[in-house]
Amino acid sequence: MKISEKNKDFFQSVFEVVKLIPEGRVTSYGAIAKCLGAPRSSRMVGWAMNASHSAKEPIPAHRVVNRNGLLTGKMHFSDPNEMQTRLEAEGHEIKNDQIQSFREVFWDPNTELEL
DNA sequence: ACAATGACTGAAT
DNA sequence: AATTCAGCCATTG
Repeated sequence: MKISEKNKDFFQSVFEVVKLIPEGRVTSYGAIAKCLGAPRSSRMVGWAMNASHSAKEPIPAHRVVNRNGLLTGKMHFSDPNEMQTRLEAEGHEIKNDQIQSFREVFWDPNTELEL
């Protein structure tokens, strides 16, 4: 699959935001999408994460979960278990593929980054 | 070009 | 409070 130049920029923006996520913090697709000015394109953010594998730079996609704190995209990683393991390594508590105290570790680029 | 899919979200039941 | 439905937007068949 090929990515148009136009969308590549969108992907790049997503990657930058994701890379800006502080360690021990997580965010949601919608938050990122909103930060990019496309609050309705949360799905595209997730799609961008899928493309993160093609990115030359390491994208901490494991810090990006849905607004429920659920690791919906863990299966898209090289090793699904790796996502949870990595999150736990950063001090998160995962239960049933869901981040406990998600609200405490949530990092909103719009607020924290104060765009 | 049309229809279907998806790492989502918000509203309705 | 939990489950279901519909809307969104880009990619793919």
